[in-house]
Amino acid sequence: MSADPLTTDVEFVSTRRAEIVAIAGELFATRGYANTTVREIADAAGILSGSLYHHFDSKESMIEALLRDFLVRIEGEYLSVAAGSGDPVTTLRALVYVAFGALATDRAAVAVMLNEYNVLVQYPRFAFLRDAVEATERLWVAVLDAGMRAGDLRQDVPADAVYRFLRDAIWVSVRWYRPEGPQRPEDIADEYLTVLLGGLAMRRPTRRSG
Amino acid sequence: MSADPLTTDVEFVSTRRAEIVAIAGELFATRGYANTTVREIADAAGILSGSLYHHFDSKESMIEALLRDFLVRIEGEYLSVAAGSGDPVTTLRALVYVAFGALATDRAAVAVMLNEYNVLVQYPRFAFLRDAVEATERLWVAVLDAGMRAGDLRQDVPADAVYRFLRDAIWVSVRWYRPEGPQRPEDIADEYLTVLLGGLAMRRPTRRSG
DNA sequence: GTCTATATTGAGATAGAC
DNA sequence: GTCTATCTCAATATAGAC
Repeated sequence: MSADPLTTDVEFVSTRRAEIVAIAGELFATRGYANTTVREIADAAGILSGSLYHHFDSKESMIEALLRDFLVRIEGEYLSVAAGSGDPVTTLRALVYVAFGALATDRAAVAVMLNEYNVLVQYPRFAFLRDAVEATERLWVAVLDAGMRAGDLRQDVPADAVYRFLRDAIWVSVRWYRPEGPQRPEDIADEYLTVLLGGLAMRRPTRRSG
Repeated sequence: MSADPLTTDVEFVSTRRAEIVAIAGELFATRGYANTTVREIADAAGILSGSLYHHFDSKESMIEALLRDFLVRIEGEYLSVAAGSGDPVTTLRALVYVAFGALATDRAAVAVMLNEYNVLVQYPRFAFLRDAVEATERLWVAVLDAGMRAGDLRQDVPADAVYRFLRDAIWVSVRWYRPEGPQRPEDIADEYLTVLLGGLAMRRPTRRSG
């Protein structure tokens, strides 16, 4: 209520909101969005269900806040990596690190994105999900294309096909990744990059009938 | 009701049931299980919602039938491939073909398995899902292990880590695979095997700080 | 910012006629 | 095997007091 902009409590207000988003996100991630009730969210937050509507006008607004915030942040990370001056393979490695890193920092949002994307994107309200996914795809595919043109990456599989395979393998790992486990996200990224870049075969794979 | 086993109409009875399972499966795959109402299923089947309960005692029974049937069939395919006498790499290639082949023959079941597994497996009724997933993992990992011991596959990444990466990349492709598109499942399998076995890099990947 | 109390809707499921 | 009719419950959301 102060007229002094330096003392506005916008951040403080949004803290409680952010807490609730995080709590709801955990529930959405484990039980699924449709199976999570606003009462469960309120219970987990230590308040009653009606009180949630002081912070959000609907359950949809909670998942929207969760995903918008996550997508803005990871898009920023991708952009800053892509703006770096490394060669394409170095940039690709850095992108993979960022993606696996999100497993630790944004586990719930990644899981929700993975599990609910296909359903949510059918509604106009969540069209921003498709925009974010397509922008990210363009960025990664450009890096893969650059690597192919430079002769660093194989050219006999289309860049967008490669991208889909690696994107899927990375994001779905949120299903089995355990933050308390022995492997850090970087360890998983290293294992994945080893297989992705070096290939699984020790010799050129045998093609059928010459 | 005939006493003659040759004239039992078990198959005929189950035809209508199987039709409804397929219809429900399509809806579960596109809208999500929790978001699909029994009224929508009945509409799509051309009957009223109450009539569904002549065939199933609950909505859960429908998704259970869908997944049990699918898992039994694909497990059978995996087993017959693994029982073959090929070398490990040939067997691995065949397994990948079977998995991608399910995209065409069992698209809905694959999508439902992918989207609902984590939630369903939390209920005792759906413990069979975990059993099936674990049995499949053992089978694939055994093939990968055999390939590593034979010196055909790289040994510096654990077989179970490799398995998770490739399983995820294969199944999640159900999200973007379009049966009416130009690519057959075998084409996608070939692209994936090329990258998986041969690797994306044209030279040995540079390790940081030599 | 939270609570009490409740409106309202839509879901899964049932019983019995045809 | 399907329809008519309806039960029952749980879910999202609201209104106003504190």
